[in-house]
Amino acid sequence: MSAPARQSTPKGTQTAAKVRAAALKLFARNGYAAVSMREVAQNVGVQPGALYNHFATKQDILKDLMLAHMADLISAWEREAANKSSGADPLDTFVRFHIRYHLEKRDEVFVSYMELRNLEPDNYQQVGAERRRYETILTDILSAGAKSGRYQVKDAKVATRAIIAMLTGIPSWYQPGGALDPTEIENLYAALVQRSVGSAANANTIGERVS
Amino acid sequence: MSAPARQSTPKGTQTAAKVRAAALKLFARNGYAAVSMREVAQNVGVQPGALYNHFATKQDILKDLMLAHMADLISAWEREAANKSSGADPLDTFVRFHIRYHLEKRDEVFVSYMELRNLEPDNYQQVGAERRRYETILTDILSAGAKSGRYQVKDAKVATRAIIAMLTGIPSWYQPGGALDPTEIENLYAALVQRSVGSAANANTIGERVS
DNA sequence: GATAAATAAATGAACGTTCATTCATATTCA
DNA sequence: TGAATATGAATGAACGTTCATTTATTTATC
Repeated sequence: MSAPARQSTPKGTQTAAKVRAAALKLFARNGYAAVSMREVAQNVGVQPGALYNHFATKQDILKDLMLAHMADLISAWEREAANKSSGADPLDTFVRFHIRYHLEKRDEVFVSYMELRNLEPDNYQQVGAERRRYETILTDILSAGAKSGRYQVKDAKVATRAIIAMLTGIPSWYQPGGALDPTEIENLYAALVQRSVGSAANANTIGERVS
Repeated sequence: MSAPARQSTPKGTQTAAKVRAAALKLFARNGYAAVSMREVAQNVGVQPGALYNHFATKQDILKDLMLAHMADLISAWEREAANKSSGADPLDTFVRFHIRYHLEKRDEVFVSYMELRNLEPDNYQQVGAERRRYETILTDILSAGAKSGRYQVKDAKVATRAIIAMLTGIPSWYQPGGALDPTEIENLYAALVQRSVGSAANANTIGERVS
């Protein structure tokens, strides 16, 4: 009898995915340098040597995680931007997207900006390029808004860095079940950002719309 | 003839200071976990064993650096606040102080917030307490401003974290000799912060005062 | 002020452990 | 049968730390 279509084993990727998941969790919790391949293997439920059937080196796991994160972040934004009605304020859309994404993928985000220094030069370049690609999204929004007179931004690049730093700091203190839920955080930060770029009317609207 | 006052050897602290300086530089550049005691010793110009005459463990060096940084940061603020005329806007004073200090002591700052995870629990507690003490300074400024109606801040604690994250991100992209000098950065960020808390009039004044 | 005793700091080799990675062999699966 | 994957032991290097010993410096004594 033909095998009962047991889900057709999606590729040899099954164990590699477990390795990624275990490494991500451990790197996020203890830092890349402090995590041993033995620990990763134990979390996967396998002997250390088996890891090398899926990744050539420990560094390759880190590179894989970081590049995958950047690709996912950028494509998630592209979906978000495509689905938004053209009437929505793009800065508001971006801020809320960034916060939501960063609170959903805490480990990926944390590893991706804490472990930059542990990337070998070549991998560092690659990740840095993706990072700049993402930041350019916000810079373009701010530049367009400044040109149209909607925002008062003297230097769109500086404002980009300021806003991204502000938003990216959120996961470092956010606790699920804490005093603020993600939507409240979105509202507070959206108001702060709108005002910071001189869009006061918008800030009030947005700041209140949840009350 | 009496020895020519050869500077009276200021204490046994001389080498310990060199250890601190070397460890700070190396931890900032490569990360605590990636730096070996042998590297530190080599940078001091001494054999590895000699380090243990000054610090009991590698962890003790990190703890020492981080606590010293927090103490220095807080006492620098206290001097700053004491010397300011009472007419100055306290938020503006704080923002400019924070930026200036963080650009001057880049290594200390970088180590102090990147290596938190490498502190053993007891040391982590101590450093965390100092950190909260510093953040409270800004929270108090914002709360007072909100009460007086000068600022529109819905949640002073959230605004504190947002502003500090925004400012603390500066050293990660600032380059001495780059397009912006520290004073220009101060001005741009002071404007962003003032506006973010709804103090628009102030933002304009400050944003322009350098042009 | 010289000399001896006491203290502090540095040496250089070694300790036991852990690290990332390799590899011959076995197992699993298509 | 052949290819992919896992095992488990081994490799050599690097790690933080220790320690008996030597070298410098400070303190006490005359």
